[in-house]
Amino acid sequence: MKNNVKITRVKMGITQQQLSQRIGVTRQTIGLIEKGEYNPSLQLCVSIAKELNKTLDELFWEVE
Amino acid sequence: MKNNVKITRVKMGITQQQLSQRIGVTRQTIGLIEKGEYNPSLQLCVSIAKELNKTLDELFWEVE
DNA sequence: AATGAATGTAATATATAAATTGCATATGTT
DNA sequence: AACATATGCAATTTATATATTACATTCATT
Repeated sequence: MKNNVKITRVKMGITQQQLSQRIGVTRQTIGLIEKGEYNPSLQLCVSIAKELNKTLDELFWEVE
Repeated sequence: MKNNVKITRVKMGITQQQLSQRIGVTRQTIGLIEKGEYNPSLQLCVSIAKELNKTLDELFWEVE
């Protein structure tokens, strides 16, 4: 599940730690999602998108 | 997790059974997702969207 | 060189998505 | 009325997302 989470988060200037805390998951979960070897739940995807000011499509739709 | 799956599927004229078979999940899983009391995985959301010729945002982003 | 912050990663435990089976109901068709 | 199709729903099982804990590595800073 490749996605644009990492590039978006870095551009925003926040750490995995900060993003995970704002969303309410662990840093490891964010790390695994960014790595792309993960199949997160829809709710989590929505939480990430809102925190990064993006939509689902921008982060997760037909990436690469 | 309210969404537009049911209305889109019905408009398309296919049954839960047909959609589930094309995607490779059970009819019950589709039923629960349509009901909105479910938190499906990203992969499954993508599969549904492609089968219904929609994007993630159209089916799952800020519905209602 | 030493320290701390950010990240990668791995093992195990827990929560929950999804499968499986089964039955009920509603609706249409013969 | 009998039958078939589509859907709702509930109980149990299985697979996997996520938490927890822990340690290693990289890089910037002092």
